[in-house]
Amino acid sequence: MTSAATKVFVGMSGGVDSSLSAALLKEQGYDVTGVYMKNWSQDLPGMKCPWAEDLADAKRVAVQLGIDFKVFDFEQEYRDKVVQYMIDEYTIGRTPNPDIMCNQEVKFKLFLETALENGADMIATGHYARVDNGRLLKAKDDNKDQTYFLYRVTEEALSKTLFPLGDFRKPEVRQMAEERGLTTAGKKESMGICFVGQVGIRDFLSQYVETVPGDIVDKQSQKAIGQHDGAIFYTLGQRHGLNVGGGLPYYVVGKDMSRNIVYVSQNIEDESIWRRKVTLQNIHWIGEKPKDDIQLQVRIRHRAPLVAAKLQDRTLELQESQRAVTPGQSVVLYHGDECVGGGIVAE
RNA sequence: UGGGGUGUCGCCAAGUGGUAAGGCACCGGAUUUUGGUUCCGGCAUUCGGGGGUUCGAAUCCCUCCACCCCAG
Repeated sequence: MTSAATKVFVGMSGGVDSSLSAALLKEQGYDVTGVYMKNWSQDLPGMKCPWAEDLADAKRVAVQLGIDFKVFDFEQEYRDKVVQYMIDEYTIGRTPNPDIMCNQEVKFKLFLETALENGADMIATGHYARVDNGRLLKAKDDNKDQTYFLYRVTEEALSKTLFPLGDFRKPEVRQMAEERGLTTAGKKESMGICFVGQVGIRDFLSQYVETVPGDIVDKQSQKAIGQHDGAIFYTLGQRHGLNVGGGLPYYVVGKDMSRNIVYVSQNIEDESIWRRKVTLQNIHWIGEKPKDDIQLQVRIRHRAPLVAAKLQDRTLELQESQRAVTPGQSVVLYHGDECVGGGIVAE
């Protein structure tokens, strides 16, 4: 199928990346339709939800490019699949990654399905990643690579996906957006939970979860040295927001949800935040599962350096111990440039 | 009640006559499509109170107050 005959629905968030993606696809001759996914529109304390603005920006770019434009309303599903998951995880003391869930459930599933139903042949997004025959590859721009957030996408979805920015570096993207006069060219990098915007996780969770104050206990002395306003707000390795000080910085080294205690330590070497063995759950492979014992490289968090590791069954053995490997967070596995899958840190 | 010790930013903590280091916390910013991390900047006209000595004191003297420890 030639590109002219290929109908591509591009997810347009109103940011520079997806704007340029749409522009590039159009230039490449695809039959492009821009789609704004409305996943969240609620205002939150201290922050107005930017959805209306984002939608306006996306629409503006679509008009500018002369492409069709649609809005898909996924609020209900986003709430059920992403927000609820996030709340559930936090409630039991874990630290989830909602954006990975968003990609798995919404962008590369619901959006893809809906696009296909609406006549699309493929979808595209502004992610920095590359696809080759249903395989997910790291972006050319190592600094912006977003495959970490995409490891739970299926091979089928990837085979119908285009990532127009995968071969570009961020500064080039910005420049190309400017050259094309895209109105979103100068827009700031979006941060925070995808679609929800710049809200503190704390404020967000407070809306949905009842929390009870409890003790912050120094693991070394076993003494309560402060109070927290809800253990769910704290995560392994965290330093700020504890309101306890004196001497060296305190880091969160553990939580006891049943007793509502947050454990902290001034010992940076504390064994409970340095790990070499990690047990994974909900492992997902994009293609076939690689053979046991194969040398992989893993990423413990977005933008973390890759570490060599081997996976045996569900146990990952890292070559170097990693700091703050946190239950609920994802470990993503790479084989060379290929992102082969990953799993979620258990316990 | 005797004897000893201590009292510097919310917390740790330098500073013993020359005009208040540093760290933590906190606040602001940068970085980052999760949480978190990291980075940069801000943060005591004032040293428990009151007197005094001195050109000049957190630093010396007097006195009061508070807390701690050891004796009883």
